[in-house]
Amino acid sequence: MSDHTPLYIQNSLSREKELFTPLNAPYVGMYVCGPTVYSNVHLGNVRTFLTFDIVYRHLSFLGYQVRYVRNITDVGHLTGDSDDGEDKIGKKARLENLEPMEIVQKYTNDFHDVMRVFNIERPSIEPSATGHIVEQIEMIKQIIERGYGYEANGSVYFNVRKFNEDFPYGQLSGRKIDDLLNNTRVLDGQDEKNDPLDFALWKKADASHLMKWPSPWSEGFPGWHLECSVMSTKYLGHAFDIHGGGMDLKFPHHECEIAQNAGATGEGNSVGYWMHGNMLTVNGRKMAKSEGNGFTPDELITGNHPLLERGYSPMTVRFFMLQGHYASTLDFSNAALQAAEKGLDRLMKSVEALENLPATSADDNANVPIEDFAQRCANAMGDDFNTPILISVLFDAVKLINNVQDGRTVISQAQKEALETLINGYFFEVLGLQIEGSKEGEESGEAGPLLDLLVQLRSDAKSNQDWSTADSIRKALSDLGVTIKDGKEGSSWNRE
RNA sequence: GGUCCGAUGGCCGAGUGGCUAGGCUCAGCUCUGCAAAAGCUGCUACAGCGGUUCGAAUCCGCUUCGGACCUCCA
Repeated sequence: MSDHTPLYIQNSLSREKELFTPLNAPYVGMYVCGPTVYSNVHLGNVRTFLTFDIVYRHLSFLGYQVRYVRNITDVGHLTGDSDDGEDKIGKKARLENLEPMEIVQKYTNDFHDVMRVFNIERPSIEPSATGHIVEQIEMIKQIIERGYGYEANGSVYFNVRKFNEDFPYGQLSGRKIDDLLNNTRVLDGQDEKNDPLDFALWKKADASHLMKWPSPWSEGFPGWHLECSVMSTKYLGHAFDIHGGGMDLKFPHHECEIAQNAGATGEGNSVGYWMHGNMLTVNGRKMAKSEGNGFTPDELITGNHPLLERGYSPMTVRFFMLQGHYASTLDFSNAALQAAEKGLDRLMKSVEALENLPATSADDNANVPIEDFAQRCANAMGDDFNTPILISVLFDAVKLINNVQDGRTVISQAQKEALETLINGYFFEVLGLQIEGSKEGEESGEAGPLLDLLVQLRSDAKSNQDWSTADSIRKALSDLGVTIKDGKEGSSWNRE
């Protein structure tokens, strides 16, 4: 690849940091479990998709050609804690008096809007469960043929105990089948199953069910875990490089996926690297709808939520999340958001200043360690996508840029260009940060020239040592949200 | 109850055997007409108790506290 710095990834399956070696470089196949589109996504969901956005961006940055598949779950996800629960989409459709596909469309649109606002890249393929009913039925047939599935009253279940005789079940989540048996609650509506550990591949639908399809077993719908097995196989093959998702999907969802894929093909887990993003917490507790501590991105931006002192911009939130490592829990708080906001502001101003940074034509006195910066950035991302370390290096670059701007350090034209390449690469491409707000001295419409005029009048007053006029102009502009800065090269203004 | 994870300075948050993480806050200083911005300096921490080691925030054991999963969840 374009970069020789090795990439290490923490593999959930081995619980170790492993050197990343794709099956078919320069191609990389990555599958990430997407949202169930029955309600608005909240900030915790955003964190997971941001995590894999970084993985996707960095792999692309390294020169890999990534096929990134992220699904939309639009059927099969049941409410409640038993397999008798209602389909989430179907339930919402009933409550809102809409066609199920209207629900799906509505919340898929919302999801896409949110992803755009946070500058999270689109996947290469975004398949939906309902678009792959035929393939899911086929995989169920394969599983039955291999003896790992059985039919009961028109539903089909996966025989976990039988599977465990041939393959290790529970490896990913570190569970033993006996422990699971001892600790599984006895739930209602499981009489069809041979064993409480078994999970549904196909569910027979009752008359009131809105979403159902014909199958060899009954008119019904696929089990939740099946879609990911089917769609990852269809678009990435049986064996592919990276499978990602939130930590809370490890068990049972991903464990079931592994079992289904192995059960259908007779080959064990064939995902190279399992990655799990950690949870966003509020006051130390996982953000979740059921906890009532979740808020939507829209509430976050407007500040219209009891937990929020005020609104925060999407880039502030993105930056805040990237200041923590994806594998650690991250605790949300207003103080932390405000700290991130200020830090990002300083970083952005520096990035903006880079373009017009004065550079010396000769290399004589310039001795800026750009190579060192580049290596430190590469090392940070190569160590399991350590964005906090990367950001700390970027802040060292901020210090350098400020020093050059204030004339304390000189930089050559070549070094400046190297630095610009570096910042463009890591700030914009890898971290996916964007400059927010209007740039210094720029304004749409007539305000810009008028502001320039006021600043000029104030400068004139200053040269006449008319401090009261100068200060009253500065105060008046400040009240309008425009900050004046006096530098060696004259005064400039900046709208907050 | 079972399994697993975590506890870092005023706050957030990296770091896994010796070497300054970083951001924010606070105080002082430089610059400046005054500010702002920027820079410099300071506040220098690893839950507690034992152990291993020349040396531990980092390894091992115990204790306390917190969290996640075990059921839908990013």
